[in-house]
Amino acid sequence: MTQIRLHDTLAREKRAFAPADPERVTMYVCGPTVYSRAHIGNARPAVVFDLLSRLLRHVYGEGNVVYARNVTDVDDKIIDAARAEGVEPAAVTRRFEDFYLADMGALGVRPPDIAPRATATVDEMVAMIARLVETGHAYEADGHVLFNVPSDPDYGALGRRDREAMIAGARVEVASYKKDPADFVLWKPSPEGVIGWDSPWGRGRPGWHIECSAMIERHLGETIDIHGGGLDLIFPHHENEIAQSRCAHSGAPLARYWVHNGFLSMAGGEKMSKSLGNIVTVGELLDEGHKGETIRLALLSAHYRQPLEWSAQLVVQSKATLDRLYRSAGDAEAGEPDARVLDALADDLNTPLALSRLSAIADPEVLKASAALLGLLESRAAGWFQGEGDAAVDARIAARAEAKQRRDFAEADRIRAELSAEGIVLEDGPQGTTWRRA
RNA sequence: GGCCCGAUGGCGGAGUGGUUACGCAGAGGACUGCAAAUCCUUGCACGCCGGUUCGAUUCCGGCUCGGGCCUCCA
Repeated sequence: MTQIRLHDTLAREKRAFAPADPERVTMYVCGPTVYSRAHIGNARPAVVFDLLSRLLRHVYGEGNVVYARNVTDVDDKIIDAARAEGVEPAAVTRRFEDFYLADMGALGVRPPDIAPRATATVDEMVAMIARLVETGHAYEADGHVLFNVPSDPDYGALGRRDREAMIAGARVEVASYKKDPADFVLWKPSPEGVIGWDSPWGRGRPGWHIECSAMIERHLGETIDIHGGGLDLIFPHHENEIAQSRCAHSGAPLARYWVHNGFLSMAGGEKMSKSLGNIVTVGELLDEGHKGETIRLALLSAHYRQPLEWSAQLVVQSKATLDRLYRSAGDAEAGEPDARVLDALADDLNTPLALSRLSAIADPEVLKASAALLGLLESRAAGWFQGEGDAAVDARIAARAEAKQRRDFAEADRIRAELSAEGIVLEDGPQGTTWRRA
C-alpha cells in the first residue's frame, strides 16, 4: 500500500500517515461561512482537501474514507447580511450555500461525504458547552458562556504561543466579563429579533469555534485522523477547537494530523481577503470564460503549503498545460495510474512534481488515470476543446478543405482567419482538420 | 512588540552536500501551400554576509526583503 506522508502543523514536520482505522479514515475541513460568493482564495482549501480526499480514497478504498466539510450558517456576518437585505438568515445561507456548491463543483471539487450545517447541530453544541461548564472549563458571565483558557494547561500548542504573548499582542479590547483575557465565547445571548436557540443560559447562539467541535463529535467522533483548513485558522480557531474538544472528551485529542494550506495572494503579494477588498470570485472567473478545470490546475500548480500569487498569466499557463494534456490523452479510457505520479502526491501532496511527471506520460490510458488522481482530464477531450459540435464551424471547415483542393489558398486562409477571429484555431492533421477554441 | 513561513533562470515551480527537474515564454531545425499542432536541438538560476566541509543552492548563524498570525478571515 502506498505510504502517505503529511506535514503535521502540530509536529511541524512531515509524518508518515497511519489512520486509526484504515477502514474508516476520517477527515474534517472547515467549510465556508455562507454570506457571500467564494473567492479564489476560499477555493484553495476546497481544492487541496478534495485532492487529499481523492488520494485517501485511492489508497484506502473508495468506501473507507469519511470526509466532512461543514457549512457555517449561523454567524454575525450572516445576521448582518440578512438584516441589510431585510430577509431571514436562512434565505441568505441557502442562496450562498448553493453558490458555493456550484462554484466548487465547477472546479472539480466533489461534494464531501458529509456537509453538516451548524444550525442543525445546535443541540450537540449546547450539550458540549454544558459538559465544559460542569467540568470547570467554562463559566457563565453576563449572559455569555466563556471557555476558561487557564483551565487547559496544554492550550497554545498548535499555534506555538504562550499566554503572555497572546495577551500582550491582543488587538481587541478585552470584554470586562472575562475572567481571563484569553477566554473565548462558547455561547452568546441573542436579543429579540436575532436568530437564537433556547439553552440553559437563556436564548442565544453559539460561538464560531464550538460549532466545529460539535459537528466533528457528532459526525466523525472524538478523535479524527485529519483536520484541515487554511493557515489563518491555526489561531485562534483550531487552537480553540482543540481545547474545547479535548476538555470535553477527557483528554482525547481532537485530530491526529493537522494539515493547513498556505495563502493565495494577489499581484504584489498582498493577501486576498474580503476586508482588503481585493478579491476575485470563482464566479467572476467562470463568467469571464475560464474553465473550472483551468482554475483547479492553477491552484494546484504550487505546493499547497507554499504561498501562491494569483495572476492572469498563471491562468494562461494553466490553460496551455491542459490543452497539451488533453491533446495527449485524447478520449482514452482510464487505465492504471502511474506509480511516480501517485508517489509524488503521497509525499505531502507534491502537486508540482506530480504535474511534471504527468507531462512525461506517453500512454493515454495511464495519463488519464494519473490525471484523475488530481481531479484533472475528467472531461472528454472533444468537450474540452470545442464544447459540443457546431455545424456552422464544420461547414466552413469543409469549404476551406474544398478551397485547398482547388489550391485556392487565399480563400482557404480567409476562412481560417475568419474562424480565428471568432477564437477558433484550426489544426490540419493526417486525418483532416480539427478545431478548438483558443 | 511576540510567534511563524518564504526567497531558485524572463515567468511559474520541484528538488538536492558534488553531476543542478519539469512546464510556459524565447532561439534554431524537421514537418506544412502558409500556419497551427507535434517532434528534435538550445540559452538562462539557486537573496546577501559569514561559518562547517575537500566541496554549500542544499546544513548552521546573522542580515535584507516579502508574506501570514496575535480572538472577522481559507
